[in-house]
Amino acid sequence: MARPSGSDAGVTGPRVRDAAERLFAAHGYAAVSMRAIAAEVGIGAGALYHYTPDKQTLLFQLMRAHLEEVIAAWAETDPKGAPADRLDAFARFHIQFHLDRPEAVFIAYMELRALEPDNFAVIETLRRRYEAILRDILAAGVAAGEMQVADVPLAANALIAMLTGVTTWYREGGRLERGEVETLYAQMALGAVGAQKSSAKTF
Amino acid sequence: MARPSGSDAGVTGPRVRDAAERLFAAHGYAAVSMRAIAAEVGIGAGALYHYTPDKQTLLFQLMRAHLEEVIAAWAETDPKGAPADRLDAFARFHIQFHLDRPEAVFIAYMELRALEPDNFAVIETLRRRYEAILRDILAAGVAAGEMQVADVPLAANALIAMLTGVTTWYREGGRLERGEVETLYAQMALGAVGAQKSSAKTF
DNA sequence: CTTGGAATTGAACGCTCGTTCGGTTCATAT
DNA sequence: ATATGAACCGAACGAGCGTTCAATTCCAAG
Repeated sequence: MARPSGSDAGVTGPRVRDAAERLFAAHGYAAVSMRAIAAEVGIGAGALYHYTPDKQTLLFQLMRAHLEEVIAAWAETDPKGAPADRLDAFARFHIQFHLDRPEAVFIAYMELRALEPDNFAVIETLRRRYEAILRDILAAGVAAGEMQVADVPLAANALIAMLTGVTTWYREGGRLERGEVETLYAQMALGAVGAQKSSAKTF
Repeated sequence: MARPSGSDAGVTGPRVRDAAERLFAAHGYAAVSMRAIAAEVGIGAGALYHYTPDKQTLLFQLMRAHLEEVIAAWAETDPKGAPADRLDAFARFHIQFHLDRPEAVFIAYMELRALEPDNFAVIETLRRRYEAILRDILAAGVAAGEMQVADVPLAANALIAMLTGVTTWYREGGRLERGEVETLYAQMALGAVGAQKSSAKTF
C-alpha cells in the first residue's frame, strides 16, 4: 500500500503548509519535527518532500508569503487621508490581520532567528518595508503638527510591539469582541503619539 | 586528564547559567544543545549535570530566578505616590530591567511554550503577579480620575508588550542613550492611557 | 603526607532528527 | 484496456540529541 485512494497534491499541499504554520506557531520551528508535521497531515514524513525541498524552505516560504500579503493588503486599505486617520486605520488593520492569522503573524515576528542568512535577508527586507509604512505615517503626522513624537523610529517600534502583542492574550469568544479590541488599541496608539482622529477634533 | 586545574564549582556554576541564558535567548531553548552550552563554558557535556538535573530544569530555574528578582526589585522601586507617577516609574523600571538583562527578560517572555506543564504553572503564576502590578496602577489611575482606560487588563497587556519590545531593536552604543529611551517610552505609556506626570500638571 | 570527596572527562546508550530512495498503488489520458 | 506519471509508504542513512557513568585528576582538610 503506497498510494492511498483520494490522495491529491492540490489538497495535500495546502494542508502541509497549514499544519506547518500551526505547529511552528505553537511549539517553535526548532521544536517541530518533519514527522510531526506529516502526522498532522496524515501522511508519511517522506511525502512532505513533494511539497518542500526542505524544512527551512517550508518556514521561509510561509514567512515570505505572509509578509507580502500583509504589505499588499495595506496598500488597498490605506485611506491616504490625514496622518491621524491613517494611524487609526493602520492600528485597526494590524490588529485585524493578527486576529485573522495569529499563527502566520506570530511566526513572522518570532522565528526570524531560525532563518538561514540568505533567507533572513529577504524576510528582513520585507519586514522593514512594512515597518516603514508606520514610520511614514508618524513622520507625516509630525510634519502636519498632528502628532508629538520625539523619535519616529522608536515610536514606530513601540507601537508595532504593542499592536503585535495582541496575539499573546486574545482568544476568540473571550470577554472582548474583536471590534472592541481594535478600537481600544487604536485609541491607545493615537494617545501614545499625542494624536486624535479628525472626526473627534474640537474646533 | 579528567579534572583540569583551576576547576571550581563556585565559578563554573554561574558560568553555566550565563551561557545557557545567552544561548537560549539567541537561538531558542529547543535549538540549543547541552553540548553547545558546555562548549560555551569550556567543559564537557557530562559536567553540566553537576549543575542541573536536566535541560528543562536549567530553563525553569533561569526563568523563576529572573521573575522573582523583577518582582522583588519593583517592590523596592515603587514610589507609592500618584498613579500617573507610579506608571511613569513602572515604565522606566521595566525598560531599565530589559536593557540591563535583555536575555533573561526575552527568555521569560518567549520560552513559556518550552516549559513542561508543572513548571509552566509556576512561571505563569509569577508572570501574572508581575502583570498585576501594572493592572493595579491603571485601576488606581482610573479610580483617581488621572487616566482614561476603557479596559484595564487590555491596556496592561498592550503596555507590557510595548515596553518589552524594546529588546528587539535597542543596541548599546546606538543612536539613543538609555535614559532617552526610558523617557520616550514612559511618555508614550502615559499618553496611551491619557495621563501625565504630576510634575507636568497645569493648574 | 595522606586521603577522600569534588570536578570533570570521554565514551557510550537509546532515541529522534532531517533527508533520501526504491518500490508500490492510484488517477488519468489515451 | 493500457500505460504513464503523480502521490505516497516505509525502511534506511548518518548525524546529533539528552543523559548516564566509570575512570581520572585535582584540591583541601587532617
